Amino acid sequence: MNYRCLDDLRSFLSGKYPDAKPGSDWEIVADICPAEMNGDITVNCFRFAKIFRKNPDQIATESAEFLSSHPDVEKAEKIKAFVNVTLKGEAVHRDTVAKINEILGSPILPEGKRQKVLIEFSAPNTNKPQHLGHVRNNTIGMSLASLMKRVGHDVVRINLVNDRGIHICKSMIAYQRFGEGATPESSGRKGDHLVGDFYVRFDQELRKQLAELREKNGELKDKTDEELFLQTEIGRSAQDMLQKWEAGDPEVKSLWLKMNSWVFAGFAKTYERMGIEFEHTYLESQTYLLGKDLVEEGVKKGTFFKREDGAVLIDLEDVKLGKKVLLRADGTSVYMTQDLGTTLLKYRDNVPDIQIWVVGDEQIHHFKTLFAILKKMGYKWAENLHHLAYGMVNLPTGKMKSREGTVVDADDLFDEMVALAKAATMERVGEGKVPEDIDRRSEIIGLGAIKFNLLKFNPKTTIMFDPQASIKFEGDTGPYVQYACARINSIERKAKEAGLVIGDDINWKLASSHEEKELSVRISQYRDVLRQSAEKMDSSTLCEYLLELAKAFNRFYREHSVLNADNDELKRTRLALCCRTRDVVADGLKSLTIDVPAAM
RNA sequence: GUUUCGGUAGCUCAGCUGGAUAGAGCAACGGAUUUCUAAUCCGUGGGUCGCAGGUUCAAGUCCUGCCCGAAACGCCA
Repeated sequence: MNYRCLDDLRSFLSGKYPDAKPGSDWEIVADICPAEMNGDITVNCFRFAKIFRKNPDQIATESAEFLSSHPDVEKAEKIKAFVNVTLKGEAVHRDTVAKINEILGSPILPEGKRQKVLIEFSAPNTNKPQHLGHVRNNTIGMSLASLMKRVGHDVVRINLVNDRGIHICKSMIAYQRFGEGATPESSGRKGDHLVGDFYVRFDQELRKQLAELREKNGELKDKTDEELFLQTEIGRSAQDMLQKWEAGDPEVKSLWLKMNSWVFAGFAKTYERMGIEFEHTYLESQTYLLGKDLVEEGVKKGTFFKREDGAVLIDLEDVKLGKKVLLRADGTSVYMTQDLGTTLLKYRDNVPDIQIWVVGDEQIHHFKTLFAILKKMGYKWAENLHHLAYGMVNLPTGKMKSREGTVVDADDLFDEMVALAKAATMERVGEGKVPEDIDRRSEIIGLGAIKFNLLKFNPKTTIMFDPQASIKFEGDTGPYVQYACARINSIERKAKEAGLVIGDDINWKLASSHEEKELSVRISQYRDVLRQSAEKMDSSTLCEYLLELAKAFNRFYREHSVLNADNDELKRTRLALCCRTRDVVADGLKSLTIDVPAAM
C-alpha cells in the first residue's frame, strides 16, 4: 500500500523526532479500514511508535492532526492508537488504479534481490499414473515457479523422473506374464494407466503368493510382507529383473524402454493439461550412479569415514542427525548418495543462487540430512537450499492408498471437473446457445477449480480433499474469482458495442463510493501480496487476496451499474476501474498458473 | 523414546514481523433480481483460539510444561 499522505506522514514524523533515526527502509504500512470503522485505510500507530520511543497514543494524535490537514485526506479520525483515514476521491485512486502499469508491469523485487532459482517438483515414478497427491505437488511446484518469476527471479524448473528400480520391475514382470502383448494403441488405454494396471496386477499376484506362503509355513505368519517378499516366486522374479536391468540385459532394457515410453506419453498429456513445463528433465536411470565418486573424495578429505566392514558413513551427531550411511559394505549406493550426486549435477548444470525441492513433508528429515551433509562437504551454496515440504492430501474416508484403490486419479479428476464445468455453463447459457469455445472454457474453469482448491491452503498443511465439496463452483473457489473477470469481460464487450471508449482522460474523482474506493485500496496492496506470497513460498496468501478482491468487485457490481451510470464520464471511469481490477485479478491468477475464460 | 508439523465456529481453513469487538467459505435459517451474467449480493445464529502457567500496557500470535493427532527418525526410494 503506497499513498502519498503516508509518505508525507513518515517525513513529518521523522522530521519531528530526528533523534529516533528510524533508518531508510522504514515505512508506514496501512491496512484496509475495518468496515464498521468508517474509513478507507487505517494507520496502526502501535506498529511504529516504538521507533520514536513515544507513547502510541501521542503518535496517533499527532498523526491524526497531520493527516487531517493533508490535501489528500477528507477525514482522519483517531481511535485509541489507530488513525482511520478517509481519502478524497481522486487521492484514493491516484496512487493505485490510475497507475496500473506500475502495478502490473514491472517485477516486484529490486534488481539486487532477484536471483536464479532452481525448482524441482513433480518427480513421478514411471510405474503408475499420477494421482491427487501428484496433482498437489505439480500445482504447488508450477505455481511457485510462476510466482517467483512474477516477482522477478530467474527460474529453472526441473523434473527428476524416477524411472528405474524395483517398483518399475514389478509392472514389467506382471506385463510379461499377463499382458498378452497389449499396447496403449491396441487397448485404447492411456500409457501410464496401462502400465499402472500391471503394477496393480503384480500386487494382486504377490498377495496371493504371500497368503499361500503363510498358509504353508505357520512360522512365517508374523513376518511382514517386506520380509517375505523375496521368498515369493514373483518377488524374486522382480528382483532378478532389476539385477538384469543393472547388468544391461538387452531384453529387459527393451521392455523397460517400451513401457516407460508409454508412461512418458501419458504423463506428457497430464502435464499439458495442467499447463506444466520443465526446463530440464533428469532421469534417475541416468543419475542413480552419481554421488559415488563424492564418497571417495569425502573419505580422503576426512569428511566421511569408513566402517570396519567397508561401508562409508558421515557423522552428524553435532547437528543431532546421528550417523548416515552413504555407501553400503558391498559398495552400492543409497538414496542419499544419489541425491548428493544429483544436487551437485543440478548445481553445475545451472549454477543457481537457490535450490528448492517441492517434496512431501514425510521427507523433511531426509532433506535436513542432505543439506547438513553438503554443508559439511564445504559447499557454500548449501546455505541456500530449501525443502518446500507440503502436506499430504487426505480424503474424507482417510488416506489415499494405491493398493486399496482409494486414490483419486489425476486424469479422472480433471475429466470430472471439466465435465461439471461444462454442464454448469450449458445450464446457464440456455438451450441452443452453445458457445463454440465451450470445451476450452470448461477446461479453464475445471482445471482452475482444482488448482485454486489446492493452492488456497498453506502448502504445509495436511489437507482434506472432499470430492463432494470440491465439485462446487461457489464460494471460496477458483471459478468465483474467474467469474468476477467474466463479468467484467462481459461489461467490456457491451461497452464496446455501445461505442464507449475509456480514453486517457479518466476522471477518478467520480469513483467516490465506498465500493469503488475499496477496489482501489485493495489493488494498492497487490504488489506487497505478491512479494509476501513469494517470500513465504505460500500461494494461499495470494489466493486469499484474490478472493477478497473478487469479493470487493462483486459488492461494487451489485451496488453500481457501469453501463447505466448517469453520464458517459462516469461510465468511462467505472469501466476503467473494472477493467483494471480484472487485469489485476487475471495477473494474480496467472501467477498461480490459472487461466481466465472469456465468458462463463 | 527423540525430532518436526498440526490442534481456531457443526465441517474445511485464513489470521504476516504481538495491537481495535478473533475472520472467510461451506452447512443451517431469512432476505435481494423491471437494472451490465444469481457460478452473485445482504443478513441471522454459531467460538473456554487443545490445557495450564509465564513475558507484555496488549497474546490465537512469543516462552515453558502437559494433553491429543499426523509424520519422520532405514544399509527403502
